[in-house]
Amino acid sequence: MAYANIIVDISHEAVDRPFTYIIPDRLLDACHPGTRVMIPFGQGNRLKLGIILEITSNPDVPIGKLKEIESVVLSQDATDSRLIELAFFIKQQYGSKMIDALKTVLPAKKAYREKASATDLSSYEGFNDDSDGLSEGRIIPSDKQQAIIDDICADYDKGAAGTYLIHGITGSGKTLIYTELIKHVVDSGRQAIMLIPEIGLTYQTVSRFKKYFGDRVAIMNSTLAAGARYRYYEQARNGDIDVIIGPRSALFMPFEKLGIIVMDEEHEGAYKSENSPRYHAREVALELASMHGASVVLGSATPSVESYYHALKGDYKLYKLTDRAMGASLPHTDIVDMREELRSGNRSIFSGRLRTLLTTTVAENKQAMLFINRRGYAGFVSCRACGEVLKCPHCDVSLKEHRSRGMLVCHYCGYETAKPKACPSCGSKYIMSFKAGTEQIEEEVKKLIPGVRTLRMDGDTTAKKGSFDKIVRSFGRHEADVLIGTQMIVKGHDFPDVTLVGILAADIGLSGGDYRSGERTFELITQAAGRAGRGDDPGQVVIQTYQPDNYSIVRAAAQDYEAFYNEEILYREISGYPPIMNIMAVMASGKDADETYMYVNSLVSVCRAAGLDAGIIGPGKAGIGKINDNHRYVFYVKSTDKDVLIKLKDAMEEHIDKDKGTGVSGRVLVTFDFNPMNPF
DNA sequence: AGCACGCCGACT
DNA sequence: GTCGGCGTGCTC
Repeated sequence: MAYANIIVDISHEAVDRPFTYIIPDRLLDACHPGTRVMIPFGQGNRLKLGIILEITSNPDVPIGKLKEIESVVLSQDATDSRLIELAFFIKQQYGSKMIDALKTVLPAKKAYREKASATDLSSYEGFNDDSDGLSEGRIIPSDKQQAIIDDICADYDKGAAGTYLIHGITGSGKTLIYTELIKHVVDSGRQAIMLIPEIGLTYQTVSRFKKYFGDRVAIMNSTLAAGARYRYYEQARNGDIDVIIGPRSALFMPFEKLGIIVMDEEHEGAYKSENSPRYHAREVALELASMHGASVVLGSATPSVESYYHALKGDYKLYKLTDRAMGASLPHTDIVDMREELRSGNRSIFSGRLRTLLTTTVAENKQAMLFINRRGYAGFVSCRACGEVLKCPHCDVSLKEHRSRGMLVCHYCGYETAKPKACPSCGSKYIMSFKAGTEQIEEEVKKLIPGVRTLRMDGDTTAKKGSFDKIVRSFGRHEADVLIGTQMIVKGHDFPDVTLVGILAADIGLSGGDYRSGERTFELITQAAGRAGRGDDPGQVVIQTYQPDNYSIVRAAAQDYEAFYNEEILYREISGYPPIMNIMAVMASGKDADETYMYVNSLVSVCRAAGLDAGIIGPGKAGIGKINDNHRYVFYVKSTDKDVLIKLKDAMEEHIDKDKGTGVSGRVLVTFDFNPMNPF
């Protein structure tokens, strides 16, 4: 006997769970996950629309209570069932609850309140993006660009949709290729999704898409409210738009006949969801494309090691754009050994070289950008007498000082406390904040060059909505000489007056110890360096580091991706990391440390008992051992075969399911993360 | 969401 | 007496 777990089409929390129905023999062939069916529901047995989530053979409800599916709805638009199917894929691949997968895929059904909202072109004004190296009005692809366009279009026209990786250095004109490809697809009567990381689009990109597609293109930004997203969803479903541009959630626009998915900056970490389901937009895009027979085009100046590996293996077709358009030359790069600086008596955060260049740059009325690779190392407060670091009482992380408010805050749970006058451990008055952050650099720059105009861009200064754009525009108008910032300044925008880029503490990310740190460091330095000298002046980059021989830094300074990749893939091979092997992180968290630790051990036993070919590392305390008073324990499972990991995940889910009602399941929460980007 | 059950006020 | 108010609870 076959049964179906069905979500009833009633938008209410109380029925937001699957109900089991008997599949009558006559409907057996027509019922699949995603199929829409009519079912008798409630006391009155009123016929309701339902969507099949999964087919099972053993229901967990007494069979006597079950009713039969009445009929299968032959829905005209397969779009929603496709999304259900995609939600099912996400649930299976990433180990989330179905309802969480559905909530990820289906928009919140909220009324859209009409506002003047964010797709307005005027909000992108004031800065330039010359990523095609072509002046406005003369948008003709180069021979190199045209060859790539023709090649992909030829496959598409043959019905042989494939996956493509365009490795194109900054300024090599990838955007033009995207627009031409999307135009080709739209002209053929199909639709397109263009994914961008969670950063604002540049003015020229938006204006070009508007020029090509008019009001048939919709642009989502990351701050888009649920209501506006629902409006786009309806427009896509009604066939009112052909192109959607947006962050990873743009994947879930219900297009009838999707023809192409473009993923710009495909290496970006923002494509991986940070909460359950922890899906990777690239993997979901590939699945969605295969459902539609659509093409996938990935593009990056610094492709992810995964994608480049697949391209070299022949899974993806690889194209290279190695020339900067207009023949602009690469910047001159210096690697400064900060150990050397210290030995010669320089204890400041600036090397002599950077100091000199900063002064002359500002004197020549040019602009400079200073980038600090700050990954939670700065801003903590410690006692100079005993070394005590002030920590959050609820989380296993140090508190950060907000200088403007004189408060200490926890970035994980939001806990706030006034900065104490004395060390809580030894009572010493000498407690200091360790500021290697943007604020300290700003102070140092002002000390070095009196009267210099600076702008600061970090998590604090861009917390307010729209302030990111404001700072970018102000710097673009040359209202400041030096822009100081974290990760966020290296992405997106180009400023023609910038001739100097300084990268402070380039190696800070390398000590993180996770297997992606080399890749991340290479990306950041390459991109930061790419900001220098976009005009006639080739520009100057200074990379300050304590590890001047590290291959990520050396290769990034030389802008040599292939050399970096060859060393990196060797390391991944030797150490057994993705893409050679797959990793599943399993994290259990709960208020009771002992109970949580015991539970994570029971999950390890489940994996061992399965007898599959996989290695287990751990369990141990998570990197952040406590968040919000929840103790976190983690272990890792490694296998060359991702399906083995999914099987083990399924076995653990079954084990967790069996524990329902014992109380443990309510007190200990288990989360899975496949090929994690940020370790637990 | 719907629909039933259920326990108190004013009405043909 | 009972008609009906909508509070609470369940729907495979």
